[in-house]
Amino acid sequence: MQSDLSDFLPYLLNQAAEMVSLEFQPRYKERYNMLRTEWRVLFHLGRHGEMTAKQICDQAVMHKTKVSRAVRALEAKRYLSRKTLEEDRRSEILLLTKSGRAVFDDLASAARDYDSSLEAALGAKDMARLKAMLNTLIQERTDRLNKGR
Amino acid sequence: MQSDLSDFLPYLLNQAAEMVSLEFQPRYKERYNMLRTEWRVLFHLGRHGEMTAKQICDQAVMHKTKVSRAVRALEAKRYLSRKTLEEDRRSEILLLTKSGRAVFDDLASAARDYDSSLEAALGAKDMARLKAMLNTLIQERTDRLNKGR
DNA sequence: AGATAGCAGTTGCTTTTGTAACTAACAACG
DNA sequence: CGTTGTTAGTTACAAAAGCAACTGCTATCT
Repeated sequence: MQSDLSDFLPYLLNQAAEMVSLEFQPRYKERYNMLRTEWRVLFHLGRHGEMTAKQICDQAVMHKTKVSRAVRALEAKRYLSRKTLEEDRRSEILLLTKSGRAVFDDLASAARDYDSSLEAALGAKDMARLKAMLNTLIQERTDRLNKGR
Repeated sequence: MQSDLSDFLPYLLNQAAEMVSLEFQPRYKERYNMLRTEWRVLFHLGRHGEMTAKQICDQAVMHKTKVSRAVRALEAKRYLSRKTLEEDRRSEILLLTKSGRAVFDDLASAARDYDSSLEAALGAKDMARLKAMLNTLIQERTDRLNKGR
């Protein structure tokens, strides 16, 4: 009953991504009134510490205008602050504020819980394999992209 | 160099889905001036034959207004036609026209090619595993969703 | 039958996203 | 230096998506 559901990978990825995104959405939307883009930027900063908008664009595969607007919104919510990078005054270092960090901690914990529920559905071994494969795919495509310019 | 890229599944899925969608996009956009939603509806109809908009919504995890507008656009392009279902006059059966079928055939072939390029990157075995897991995930979440209403 | 509730699909309005053009800062080359 | 090209980030405008209210049809309950 699953093999007739098409075997076109982009399609499957889209569907799976859409479903889990919709399921997780309430966590950041209802409690903190955040958009998906904002959550992703917050997540990135929480994970990797200080970084510039450009780095987020590249690592998260997000368009720069999306990031720009998400950063502005997070700044308005006082979840992050900027400081101009002195050695290159075009760039801004972004970092979470205290309350931004608190929100991240809360949401990261919700994310872990949600991730666990997915793991329960798939089994720990498959979950690990799935993540590894997705990472491989992302890595490989990122390289391709960077080579081609 | 890949393990620091977060291990939150929704995040990985989103990233992977976004990348492959962007890569494949030119195929339907440049040649046929179609949107992603239109491509997905066309794809669905080509795969599964005649069906109603509601069925597409459910199977493809797409919002009904998205489907409604995609159907209208495809109809305007003469790629599909509708006929009212006589046993329930609220529903409409959607089916591809001859030219819609031709477009589907062309794009499906492009999709197969693209899929092969992904398979080359991952290896045939992993590709099969990946698809199987995604299908499991989708199936499981769909069931959950349907139970919860 | 008549009233009420529910569903398929559409439409108007608002929010979000994408595109392209822009500013300001840097870099390289004569 | 100064001109030309490039990069980080923003913004204005256009396209797409989401939400909620609507139409027209069907089902149920009394």
